[in-house]
Amino acid sequence: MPHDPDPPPAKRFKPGSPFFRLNKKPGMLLPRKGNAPLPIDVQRKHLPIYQAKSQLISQLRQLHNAVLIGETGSGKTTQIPQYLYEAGIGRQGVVAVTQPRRVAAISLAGRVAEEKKTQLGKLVGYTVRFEDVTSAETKLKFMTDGMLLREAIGDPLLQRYTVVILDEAHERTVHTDVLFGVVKTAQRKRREQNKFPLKVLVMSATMDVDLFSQYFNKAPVLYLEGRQHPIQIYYTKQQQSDYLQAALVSIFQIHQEAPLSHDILVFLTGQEEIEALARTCRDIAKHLPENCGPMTVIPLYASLPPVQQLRVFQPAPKGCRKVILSTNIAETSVTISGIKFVIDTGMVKAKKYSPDSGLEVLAVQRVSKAQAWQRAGRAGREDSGLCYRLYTEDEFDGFASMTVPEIQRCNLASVMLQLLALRIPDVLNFDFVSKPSPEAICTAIEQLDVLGAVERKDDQVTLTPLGKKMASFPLEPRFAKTVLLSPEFSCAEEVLTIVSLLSVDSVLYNPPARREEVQSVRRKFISSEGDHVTLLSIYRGFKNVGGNKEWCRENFVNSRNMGLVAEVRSQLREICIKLGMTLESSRGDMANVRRCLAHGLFMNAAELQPDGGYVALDSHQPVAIHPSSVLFQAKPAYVVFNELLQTSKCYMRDLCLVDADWLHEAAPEYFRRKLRTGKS
DNA sequence: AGACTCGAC
Repeated sequence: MPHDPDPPPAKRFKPGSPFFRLNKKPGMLLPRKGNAPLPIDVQRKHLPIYQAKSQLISQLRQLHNAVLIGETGSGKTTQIPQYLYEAGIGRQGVVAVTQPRRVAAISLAGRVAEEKKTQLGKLVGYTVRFEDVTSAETKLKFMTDGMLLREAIGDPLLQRYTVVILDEAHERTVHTDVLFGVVKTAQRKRREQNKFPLKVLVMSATMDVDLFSQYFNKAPVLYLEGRQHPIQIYYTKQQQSDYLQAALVSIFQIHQEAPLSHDILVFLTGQEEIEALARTCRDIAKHLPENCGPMTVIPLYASLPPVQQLRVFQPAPKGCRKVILSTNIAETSVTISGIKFVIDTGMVKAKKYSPDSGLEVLAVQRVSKAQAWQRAGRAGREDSGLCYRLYTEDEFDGFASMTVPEIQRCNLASVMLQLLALRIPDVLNFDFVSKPSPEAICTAIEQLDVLGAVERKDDQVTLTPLGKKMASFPLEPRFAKTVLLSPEFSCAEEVLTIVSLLSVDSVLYNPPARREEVQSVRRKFISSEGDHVTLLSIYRGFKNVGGNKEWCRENFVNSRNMGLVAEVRSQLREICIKLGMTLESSRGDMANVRRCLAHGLFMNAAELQPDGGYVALDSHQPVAIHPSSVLFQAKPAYVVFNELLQTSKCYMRDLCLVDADWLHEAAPEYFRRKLRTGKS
């Protein structure tokens, strides 16, 4: 370790308030590793929630709405659906339990089926995209919140359900937030129409549930004790100007002082930063004194191939410390056992949205208090833990208490299309838990208007026949429109592939350390017509070898995401067929494909300027070609792009070369208007 | 001249 003139931040930490107090009761602990596992019905009785079972049941029997706070490990999600069923509450229909993530819905259903000693898909089942493991017998149904939202389009009153449990509500995903309004409306309408009442339970892991309670007419709040171990929090005594340096010093401070079996989890902001810090850590670890012990450094972020992601679960060899450098993926999506230390930089990379420019900005920002607690909690899952916060307690006091709900940070075009498809009469005044700004709502409606999805009659907004078709696709409105236009250009098959490729995470794997290798391998797919055509030829290559994994590795293609593309494509294709569309291939005529993209994505067009830069035709702001684009070094006169992302500059991502004429023929009125405002 | 937080239908 290099000589450090200043005392390391870890030495400058002072103790803060403990997180949760340990509240052990005799006989209340789950078996630990090494103990013989208890029978599953005995395990159920050992959960903290079991003590409250009869009280809970009598409460839930009476209430139409309740908010449940359950700390981590309280067992609320697995037990409450079973308690309801066992008490005969809601048996006339189905109890739905929604989750923000697919894996959670699937694994929870598996766990509950096991506890009920039934086969998955009978009494207990799950529904997520591409997978429906339910039957006529299913009474307890775990599902993604997005899935319930889709179902609501066909059945706004949610008539199959007697109870809807909105779990992980504190995460405030767009889907959960929209569902709040959907279940509230369904509840009211069912009451008005004298239908079977709908019970709604909101479950949260954090205490800030006033908002939820208020939203449901001051619904009672029930508390459940959890089984979180105590976590000691330390703050820095002084502000840190360089959180990466502070993290580095803290890692090695802990490494020198703590037993090697204690793993460290560090929260950072992104891939590049993580890879760089990993390199630095490995370099330093090589030159440590012998009494220090070895260290294995494992990066963790979403775009890492699955094999490498799995490395975080492997225990380090005995006598070696495991240090995990992670994005916020480890806050909720990936749970790693055995973490003793959390180092929280207090920073996160997150999207912001400015409604007037319609621009999504990806920026490194401060976390919220709730997020900081969530991070700290990752240290106390099996045993007591420690969390080093690389900021002062005063700084922490200045953090926002909750993360701004996603619905206030994103483009609302999809949400508005969905609400309109749900036949909500007045979308402009929809009863959101947290209202997005009126500007954001108006911008979204205008975008839908320009796409021809809505019509306005004296303050009322309704879907056009085209809009209704668009809503039937699980796609952003502009992609849905592009698919619907594709038969006119005889290239539906190609457009389906392209849209599928764009609607999943990137299929391209770009390990920074092997950049030149990646570039040379990728050369054979690259098209001067842009990224869409390039992606199309990669997909063809993948199909030609039958999805061969070896081929994927050689070509730096993410095979998991590629597999997903194929699934999305066949789902979209089925919807097209149901709508009676003619699906043709353009047989290599890429001009038609690009023309179709121009017609669907005309709102995302940019024009080359005499100075060599670009200007977005919609907002008239200067934009640049993202370095990841195959057109990065080219200077096409006109392009359409997938999205704008502001990082160090305002970048266009995923570009397609187009003719100016195509844009004008796509939306003559729109461009006449844009050119006028552009000149003035 | 230079880059990609996390999810989901």
